[in-house]
Amino acid sequence: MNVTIKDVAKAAEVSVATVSRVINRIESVDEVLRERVEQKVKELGFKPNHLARSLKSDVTNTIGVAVSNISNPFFINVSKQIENIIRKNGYMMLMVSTDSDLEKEVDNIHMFEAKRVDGMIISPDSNEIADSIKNVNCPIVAIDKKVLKNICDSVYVDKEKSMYDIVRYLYERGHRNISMVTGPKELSSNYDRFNGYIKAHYDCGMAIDNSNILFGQFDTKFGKDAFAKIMSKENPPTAIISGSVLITTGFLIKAKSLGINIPDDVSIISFGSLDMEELLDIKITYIESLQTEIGQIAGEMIISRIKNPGQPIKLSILHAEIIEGNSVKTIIS
Amino acid sequence: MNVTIKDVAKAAEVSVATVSRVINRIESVDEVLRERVEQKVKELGFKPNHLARSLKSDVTNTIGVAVSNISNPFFINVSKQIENIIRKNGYMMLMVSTDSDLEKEVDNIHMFEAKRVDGMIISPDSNEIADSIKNVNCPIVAIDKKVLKNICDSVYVDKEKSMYDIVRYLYERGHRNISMVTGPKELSSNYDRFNGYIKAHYDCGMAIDNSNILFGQFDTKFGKDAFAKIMSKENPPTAIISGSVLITTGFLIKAKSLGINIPDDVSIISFGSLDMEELLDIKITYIESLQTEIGQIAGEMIISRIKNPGQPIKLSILHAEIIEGNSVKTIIS
DNA sequence: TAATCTCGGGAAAACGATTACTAATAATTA
DNA sequence: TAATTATTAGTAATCGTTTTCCCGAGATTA
Repeated sequence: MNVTIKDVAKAAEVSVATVSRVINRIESVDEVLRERVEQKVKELGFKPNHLARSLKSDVTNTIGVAVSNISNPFFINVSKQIENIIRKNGYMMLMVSTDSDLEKEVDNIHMFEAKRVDGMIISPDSNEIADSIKNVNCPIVAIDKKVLKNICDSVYVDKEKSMYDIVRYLYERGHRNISMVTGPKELSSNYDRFNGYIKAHYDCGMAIDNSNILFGQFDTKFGKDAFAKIMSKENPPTAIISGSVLITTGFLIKAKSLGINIPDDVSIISFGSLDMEELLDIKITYIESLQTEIGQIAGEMIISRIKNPGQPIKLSILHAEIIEGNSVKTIIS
Repeated sequence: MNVTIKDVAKAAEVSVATVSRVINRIESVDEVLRERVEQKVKELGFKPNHLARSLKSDVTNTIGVAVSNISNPFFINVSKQIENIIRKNGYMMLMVSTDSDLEKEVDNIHMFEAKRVDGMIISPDSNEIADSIKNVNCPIVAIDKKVLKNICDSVYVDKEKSMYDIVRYLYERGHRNISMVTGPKELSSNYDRFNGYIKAHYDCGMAIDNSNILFGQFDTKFGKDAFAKIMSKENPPTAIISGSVLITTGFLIKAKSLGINIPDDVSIISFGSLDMEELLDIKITYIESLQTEIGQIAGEMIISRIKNPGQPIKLSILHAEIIEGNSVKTIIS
């Protein structure tokens, strides 16, 4: 069905080796033959079969990218950057969504191996995946999570540090009753947030009220529900920290419908900023999520490691700044 | 380096054929041998090389997806659906962004062919691509554009019809001075919008003011600039139609900063709805973009055609409804 | 017992490229 | 002129699978 190199060779009355040399731009081919071959390539519409080529050369020019959740704006922006960088370097992106399911994560890695990708970028949701990683023999870059930092190149924001900074930020502004609302407890990044929260409370000498800590989903619905639940407590917090943009969005929607004013009734601070901020009456104070940077660095890391497999493990721990809006009130006591 | 089927065969003291039969779950293998092989597969960590497999079988379980612009929320939502559907059918997504550049579009198609994808989903920005399509011998589904409707399976919203409906909708509410702001003139979908705009004006007996028609980019910045330009005209329109969500966002931002009230000072109607509508004071009247439907149908179409290549060309022209918000004022004259 | 039939498993030919090796010719040198 | 070298193109092995074909052994039948 498809035109092969043999067909071209026959048509141009040369050997397949010569055709191969022509399409791979190897110099030592007579001008006459070269033109005859190029002519036939065009005429027959020959497209070299990359499967065969890759089988022989062990290079696929493909990078596997497995993100936790393709619906999450965070990963969308990250993959956008990745695609951009790797395309410039001649690679294509083989993309899958793992839905934060360990089994799927492992499956995908096997799939990527089977397809002989030249490298993969993954966002490992738990460290159980470490074992599967170890005997993969192609470069791997882990994004957004620190669990693999000793095993492979990683780029992430230290969520524990971020959360710690946020709690201290609120503490300094007089808050003593602070809630945190974030995604599933099982995700390592939420565990990190939790640790930062605890540590900051300890360092600031604040007691911890367990009902102030809510784990759930990274989505708007959970944001709404959690906000309602938290605010209807006997003794509601003066500030709530949201673990993601979608949760923050949920907060705002619920606050609006309940007539709760931000920051007068409760302060809000968010991991990541809202897209259409300019349209809202409020500017949310947030800690940067650095999606662009993560995507870009991940792309560069994988390319760099493919080119130079022997180099030592690279770690890029990004520092996120708190960007002040007007969603946090300073409490004068 | 990698463990091959030969290594397994040697270790299990059987032929490669038997190993192949075991890993492909072909029944006719003795229980004893099967277990011996499975044992060795696990022990050696054998992962079948899909390149070799695909080379032989001509099946890659991969679908190439080329979108105009990976940054555009429209395509993000579409690809999300596509990924979802094809994953359920055992396919992976090879994804690229074409930036609406014809040359890149063609290159990508060649690349997909070279990689022997089992099918591709593309969003053709002009009909010049038709020629390149014709001698591709794998299934193709075109999304969001009608230019290939006679050549391959297509799913799209008829933008001409949508625009026509919108203009009539505005006309019926008393508007006689209507502006349209959309993306690049070169994109077929904008040409369609233009045609619908013209036709509706003609049918309604309205004159056309060329300064009311602005082509530019599908982004927020252009939305802002265009809004400012249009509204500073001698004789500004009573309604503006936005060709995309990003442009609409730009309108709203600029309106806010200029102190222009919607819909009192000018009505707005948009192709596609804003994400965080619940947070805004205004509910934009929009015509559905049907991203979810397009993605889903595209996924199903490609799977269906792969399974049944001979079937006649399928066309899915979606009808988009106008969803009323409160951004359009009825003018009593 | 001999002939036929089943059935499991091995040998080897594909799939479509790349490339090391080799042979033939032309060019250079002694 | 003969010997050596450089250069170009062809032959065939190879990458790691799948799968066709065939063989041999055990089961069945006459």
